[in-house]
Amino acid sequence: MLKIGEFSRLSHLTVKALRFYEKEGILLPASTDKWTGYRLYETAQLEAAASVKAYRQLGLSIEEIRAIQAGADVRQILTEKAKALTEEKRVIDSRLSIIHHMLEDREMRYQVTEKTIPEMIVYSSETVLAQHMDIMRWIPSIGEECLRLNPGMKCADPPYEFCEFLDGEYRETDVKIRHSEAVTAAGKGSDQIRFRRLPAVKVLSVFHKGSYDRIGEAYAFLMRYAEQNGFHAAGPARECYIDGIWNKESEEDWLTEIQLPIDWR
Amino acid sequence: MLKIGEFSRLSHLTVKALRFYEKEGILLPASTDKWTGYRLYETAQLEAAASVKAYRQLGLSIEEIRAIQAGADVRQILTEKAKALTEEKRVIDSRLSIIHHMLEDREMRYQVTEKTIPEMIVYSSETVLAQHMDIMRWIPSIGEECLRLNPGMKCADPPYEFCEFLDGEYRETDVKIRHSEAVTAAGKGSDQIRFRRLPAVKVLSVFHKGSYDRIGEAYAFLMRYAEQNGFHAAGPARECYIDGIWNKESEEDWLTEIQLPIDWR
DNA sequence: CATAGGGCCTCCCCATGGAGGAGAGTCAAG
DNA sequence: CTTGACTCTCCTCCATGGGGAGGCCCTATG
Repeated sequence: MLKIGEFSRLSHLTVKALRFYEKEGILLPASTDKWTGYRLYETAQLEAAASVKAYRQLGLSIEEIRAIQAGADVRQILTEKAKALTEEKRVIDSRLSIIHHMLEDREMRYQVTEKTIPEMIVYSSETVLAQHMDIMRWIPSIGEECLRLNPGMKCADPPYEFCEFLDGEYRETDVKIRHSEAVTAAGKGSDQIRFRRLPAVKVLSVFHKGSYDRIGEAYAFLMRYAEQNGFHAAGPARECYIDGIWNKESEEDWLTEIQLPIDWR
Repeated sequence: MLKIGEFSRLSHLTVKALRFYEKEGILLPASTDKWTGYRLYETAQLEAAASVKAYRQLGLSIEEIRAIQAGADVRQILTEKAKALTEEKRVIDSRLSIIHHMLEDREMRYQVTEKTIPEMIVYSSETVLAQHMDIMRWIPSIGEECLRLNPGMKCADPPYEFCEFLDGEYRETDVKIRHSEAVTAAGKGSDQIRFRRLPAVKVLSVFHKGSYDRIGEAYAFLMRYAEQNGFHAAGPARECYIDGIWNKESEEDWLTEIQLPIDWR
């Protein structure tokens, strides 16, 4: 009979771990001295200890080891574990890719995050603007028209409103543009305005701070980021207006989010 | 000014997370209502929130994000993180390899664990035995001789004693064998017996239960395991005797550990 | 025989990054 | 005024032990 310290040295498990494994019921001492409370192990238990240790080294949880000892299908548990490990690895690869991308970027002005935009109902309208700068005059006019068509219409909370640029390429003039705004329920459309259900989508997002004249850099960054890290665009980017001329005096305080829909998986 | 729920929906961070980030000092609300205690955020803080979110998605700890905000070198932290992730990936690959190896094995009789055997002093002696079975007569005789040469010599605690089979191949007769036993201090050697310092070594270990006639299977398993999972043997395997004829009546209770030294890294 | 030191016992706190919930105050709409 | 939706703080929980306090047990040594 071995005291816990001796068994610890033979099994290469710490005393703390041995006591913990007893509490969890996956490695019980052969006996316990009723007077002193000392745990007593036998050399034959080294095999069981090695088994527990082997499973722990594979990353199995105490719960899983307990299940195996209770007669669960080892193969199935190992197969599931392999699947989980493969998924973990995929996450790590993705993070490594992103970190390397960030390290290559000199200024690190932009930070990309991944979000899920839930399903929603929007009204949309398209037009061609002579100049990019005309957006901020055009948007309010659509809102007014929509409200005239649908009195009592309510915008979603939180508000969500964005523009997509439908030209394949970037252009300064004659910009084809679509504006959408989320609402609580569908309403009546018109020549100009169409209601539709926008499905949930996963997006990559960056925030652009400052006036719009350098927003092209944010787009360029986001596109390069997606390409280099294995994301695949699932539609045109959305430009969401958060702070702007309507609530901030200084152009420096303007804040715009660019969301690039990516494949749901 | 936005209440926490509104900011939560805009930033895609949970209310719980926002409160937690305030407590940790990495994302403070713009102000707090002194009367009600309500946290109040501004839209401009969405950028900071996105930054925190981006770093969390990369797996940076709160501590690391705090360091970055305090002006630490982002590049250095990201580089370290990349190193840590690469290491994690290496571990996962190793585990996956082992799991696949286990799934291929039909019976799963053996479990391999990895241990580190510390540096120690042993006395060793070599011989050629006519039959494998003679081991258990030979070993005690060396022990006696060594004790005669070095009265007062003490074996290490925990005891550690093993045989290595020095023939390149497996053989039944004329077995070249080396026996070693750990002691507390070097002593006087002889023609037969030599003291030496055994360096620390990492080993793969399996336990074999039962009589010695099927121990070859354990060796075969261990060797195949090492080969298939990318370990490289760093010396002959060690056969450690734990339970045997000297303390267990029944052959079924005999317990032997086989340790295969592997490259330290 | 007395004491010292090492081993062992139980019990409690700690880490990560929030999630979940209790109990109570706040706010806006009907 | 009531109701329901938010918000506040404070507590516990997850997994796997590590670290340490306070106290008992055993053995060796002076």
